[in-house]
Amino acid sequence: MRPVDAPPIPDALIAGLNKEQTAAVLHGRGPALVLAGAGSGKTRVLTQRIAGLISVGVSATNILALTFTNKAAREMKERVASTLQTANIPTQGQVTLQTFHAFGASFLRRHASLADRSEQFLIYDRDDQLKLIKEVLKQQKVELEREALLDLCAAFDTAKQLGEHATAAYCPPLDSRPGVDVKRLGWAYEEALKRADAFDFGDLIVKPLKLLLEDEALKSHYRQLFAWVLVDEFQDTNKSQLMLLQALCPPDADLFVVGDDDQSIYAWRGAEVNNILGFNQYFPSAKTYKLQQNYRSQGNILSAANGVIRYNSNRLGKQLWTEQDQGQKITLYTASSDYDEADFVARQITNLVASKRYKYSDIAILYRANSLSLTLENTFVGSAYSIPYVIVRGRHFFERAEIKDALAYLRLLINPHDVIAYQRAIASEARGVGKTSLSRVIQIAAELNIHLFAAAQEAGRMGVIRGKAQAGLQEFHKLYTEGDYLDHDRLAEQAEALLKQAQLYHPEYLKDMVDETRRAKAENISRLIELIRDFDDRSSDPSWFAFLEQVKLVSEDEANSDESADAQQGAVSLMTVHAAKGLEFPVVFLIGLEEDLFPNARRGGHAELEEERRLFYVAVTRAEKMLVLSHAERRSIHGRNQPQMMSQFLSEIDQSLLRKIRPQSGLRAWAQGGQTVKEYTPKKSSSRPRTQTNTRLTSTQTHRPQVRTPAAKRNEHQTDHQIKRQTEQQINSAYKAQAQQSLQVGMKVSHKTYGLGEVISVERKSRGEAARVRFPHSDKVILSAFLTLIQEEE
DNA sequence: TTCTTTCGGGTTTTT
DNA sequence: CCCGAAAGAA
Repeated sequence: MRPVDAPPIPDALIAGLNKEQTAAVLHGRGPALVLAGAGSGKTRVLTQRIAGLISVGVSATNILALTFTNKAAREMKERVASTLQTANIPTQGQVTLQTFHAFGASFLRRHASLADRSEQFLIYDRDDQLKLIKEVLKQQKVELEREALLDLCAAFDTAKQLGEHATAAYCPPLDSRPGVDVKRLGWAYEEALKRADAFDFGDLIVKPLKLLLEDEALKSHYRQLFAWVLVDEFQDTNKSQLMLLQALCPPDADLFVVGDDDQSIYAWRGAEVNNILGFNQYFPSAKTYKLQQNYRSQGNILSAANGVIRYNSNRLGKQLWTEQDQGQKITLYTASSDYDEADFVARQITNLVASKRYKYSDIAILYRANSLSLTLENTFVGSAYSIPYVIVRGRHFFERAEIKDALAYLRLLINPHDVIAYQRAIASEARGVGKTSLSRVIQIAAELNIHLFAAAQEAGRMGVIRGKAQAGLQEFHKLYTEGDYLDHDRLAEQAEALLKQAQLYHPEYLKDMVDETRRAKAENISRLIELIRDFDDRSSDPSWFAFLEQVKLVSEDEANSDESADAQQGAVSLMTVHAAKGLEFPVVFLIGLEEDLFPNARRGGHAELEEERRLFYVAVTRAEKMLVLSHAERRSIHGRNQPQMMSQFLSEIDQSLLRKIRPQSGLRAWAQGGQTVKEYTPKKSSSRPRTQTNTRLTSTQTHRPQVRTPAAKRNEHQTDHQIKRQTEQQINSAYKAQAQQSLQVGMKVSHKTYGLGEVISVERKSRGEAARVRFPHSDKVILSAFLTLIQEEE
């Protein structure tokens, strides 16, 4: 990589690297593929490489580094900066270090007019996308049921992942339906996006790709500008991302990609393992480097990982090794139930922390599906333990209804063409504008090719919309044309004024101690305003479109990293295996290792099973010192307690690496009893000598047959329904008989799923009386019959 | 148009 | 078992 007469690379940059890492960092000109196993110092190689390029005189502005997550981009930015500083390397300009999608977005902002959009275009996420497709179908007078709608959306996505527009979408089952023409719908969808001045996620890659391919001058400009391209997590690229790279990089370009075929876990969103497996076909002069020394995990953990991944056939083949000790054996716990599993995990964590060898923040609990966190949470906050934890869950905050509503209002500030936002904002309040009037406005906007506010006015003038609806629309427009927000300069103040005036944000509810949901709503919106304020402070050029782009491309914990860093101090991390990628922890618990759960039941064929196995491999290789695996013999799934089979991955591990544990006999007894599960109370902590008497308000008395004959199984669904109905009737009558006198505000109750809570109000529902109960993490309205009263005696 | 009830499905994973 | 969407009633 050294241009002639370049100064030698400072020793500081390769100090401490092993032979393979050094070779990769010092790679010369031309394409390179670095196969970097888990924990082999992949990020280090990338950062040292970037620093090295700069140290030999490559201008930072000529370097483009692409990652998949914002977390990775941010981390690498920091590490490059500190490396350069420590090694005392002067720099000019900035390395372009972004996610693929962020890169695509900034490319499109720069060339917006070429792509038929304004510079302020919005990004539509999956939700917006689905709504837009629904709108398109309505216009095209095509009726599709929900499933077909999802298929259509998937077809559009797939087309874009393959480097085409939605007009090339392909879905034979839909196409064969009378009146359905997928390609035509794809065309209409593209038109609708254009009219809404928006791009979907796929567009952020495809549109730049198309622009580069169509415009030779543009292409050579970018090829010159980004003469040095680096890609992280290359195994996760999809076809269109590879094509984009090919457009940016001729076959002999200085393209440096790092990845691990064994950690490719995003096939479901179009990631193409073959991109890494066949890298040498796309870039024939590529040199390959393998990093196989692992610095993260102890021997046994690595052996387990190697042992399992060995069963995959479609891989380049690496064998990780370490200089570290074998370490302790891997624990395998066979739990009798999901409750038992959670209790075991909680007990282990308590002991680990009590032993002072580990802090809470050293510990992570990983699972295949988000739903598995629930039992853990209840156990952690339950009476027996008190374990601090954080759930690492990407975009949760932005999925909340009130936040989406608020964002819809904000989107309209810069984009009066945004149909999805327009509909959402109008529907967020009862202003007398219903579906009928809304679709008239949208239709007029499309026909006259004007924006939505103008269309609404036009509708009024034409007399198509009258009365309450017209007044409501006018009121809504006033928010924007003569609203209070106009008095403010800063984004946060604008948002606050607009949302207050729109009746969406009521700061006075922040102190409302009676209505919990109301308060939570106000708190969330106030938090959104804080996020905007932060963005305002931090950004060099704050603008609404930049903020809204960040909302779409950056997940919640990344948006306010300070806060989440604080939160994680002294807390156990709970997350899905996908979310754990790229992270490491001294202690890792991997739970729910059961057939159909992990590997997941949705795996159709062989390829999917291999992906599940890679996912398992990723999970195992997160652990540094200690790995605890568990599976449960019974687990309640969708409210039904089912027997579970042990995951096949567990039997693929060399059994001599495992230390197997089972619950004590007492615990097994209750779990097998089916119905008695509800009676179980975790062992009480000795520090709280409070006596608790659990009195069930009602008893369902219904026992499902323990053994199911094939005939019974055939009718299972019906039977279950009948039983359910019966049970509900019993509950209702039992409730009427006795519940009334026993539920009062302030009482402590417990619920099978949510754990302990306090009654904050009692409400009347058609099915009986319900209580609003405050649980540690949420408020729920629950029928009294499903609550167990806890009487405390001092 | 809107509130209420019923029904169906079950996001594995996310830029 | 819980949630959201769709259909039905005021």
